[in-house]
Amino acid sequence: MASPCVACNIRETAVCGALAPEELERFSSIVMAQTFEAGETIFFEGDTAANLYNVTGGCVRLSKLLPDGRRQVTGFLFAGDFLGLAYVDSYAFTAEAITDVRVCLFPRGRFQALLDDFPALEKRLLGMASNELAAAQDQILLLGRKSAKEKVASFLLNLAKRQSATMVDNLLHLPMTRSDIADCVGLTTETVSRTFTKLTEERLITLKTPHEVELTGLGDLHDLAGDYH
Amino acid sequence: MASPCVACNIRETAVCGALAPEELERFSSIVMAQTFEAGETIFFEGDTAANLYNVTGGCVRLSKLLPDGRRQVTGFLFAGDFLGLAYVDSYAFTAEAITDVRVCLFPRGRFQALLDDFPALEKRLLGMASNELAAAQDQILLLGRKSAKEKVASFLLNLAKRQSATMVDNLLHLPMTRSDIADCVGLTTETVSRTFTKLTEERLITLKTPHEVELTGLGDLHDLAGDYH
DNA sequence: CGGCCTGTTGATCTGTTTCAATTTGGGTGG
DNA sequence: CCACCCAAATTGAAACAGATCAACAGGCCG
Repeated sequence: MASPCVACNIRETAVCGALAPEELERFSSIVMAQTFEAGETIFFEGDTAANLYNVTGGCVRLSKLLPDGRRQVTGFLFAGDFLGLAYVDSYAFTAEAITDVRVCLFPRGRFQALLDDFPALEKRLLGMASNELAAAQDQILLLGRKSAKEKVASFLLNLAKRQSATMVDNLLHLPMTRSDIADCVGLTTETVSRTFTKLTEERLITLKTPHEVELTGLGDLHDLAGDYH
Repeated sequence: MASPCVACNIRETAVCGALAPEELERFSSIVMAQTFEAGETIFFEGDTAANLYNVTGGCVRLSKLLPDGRRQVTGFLFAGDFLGLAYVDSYAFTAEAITDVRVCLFPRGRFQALLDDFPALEKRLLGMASNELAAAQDQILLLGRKSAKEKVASFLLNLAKRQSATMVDNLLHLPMTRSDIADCVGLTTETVSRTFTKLTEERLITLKTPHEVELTGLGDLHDLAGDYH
């Protein structure tokens, strides 16, 4: 029987894309499919980093807490995204399912053993880490130097870019709450909400529902976000 | 004649630490030592990522600009730090020498060829990328959720941690200007300066000179920074 | 000696937060 | 299927942290 990975529709974009079909056999032997319901925690910041994950469906929220409870959302993961690069023996953030989520789980030890045999896999990981590092620095620029309006515009465009494969008519789905967005871009829920209404008044976006945004005015949004074209 | 790398005093902490003495021979053949004077630019954001660097002396400032000139400093590099992990065909930030700087330069193409022959090197890079990713997320938490005082305290402690090997009597040297610090932690020069005086009044720090800080009150600083002990 | 850059301090202003009150909408049970 | 309930979202008013504008002090270099 062939490896189930062969039929995986996100294989191309995921880590596994680094492997030839015949190598997938060995690879899939260490994989375990797993599901989480909306609201479940996948792991906590500080937990021993025992597993790596590949998200195959749904949306995962990554976050860190300060001792007094202030929260920073460090990212959202979607199908195809890899989870577990940022660790120093223990996880650097908490990962929670904000919708029902499907993942492939790899025990770290066995995964690392695979790296020795498949250098292409290690190259892929390094490339992914490089991309994540660049993305993290964009987020650092956003948090350190952008205004509320610029932050929200950038946030929406980031999501849009990642959903571009499945997006139609510039209609963007926001699985997360306003408070998730706020904790991601360093604002409060109220400010995020107010900024959405301002952007609506200026016709840069249209809120179909609180979780469905149409990006009218893409050009202006990019200008606001400070993107170089 | 033996490779000059053999005698390098930061080899243990740098990328090259992944290599056995006999491998260093091959490694050092692609390395070029280079120096930059204070104020010189090593490369610009957007430049084709042609080289990788290992900082062997001095302090390098990494920064990104918004189209209107607002600046975000994404980090400072010191001896032993690696430069060039975060790229997507072109550099994601500008790198400038803020003191006289010494580096080892590796042409990217040849460096990547080495990776194929020395998997230990690739492992090392992946580990370093992991650490940088975790550090970037700490910075994201700082920028998104910490107050001015907390930001400055965290900044000082971060520097102290990285200089811990060479630091005596909790005396911390700050090679960068107030404005560099401000652009790093998302504040203005004025606020950074005022925060330094406040921390001084509260006896958490003592400014020997504007660029020499003694960290009295380490415990309180850690509490302020929100570090878990 | 003079000019300039860096740092510090003061006064005022403003974007965002905080506190508070509604409104909306999705999910559930009758 | 609808009414109810509660969390999420929106909106308004007031407060505040940090930014901005401005003046000045100190150190360094030409």
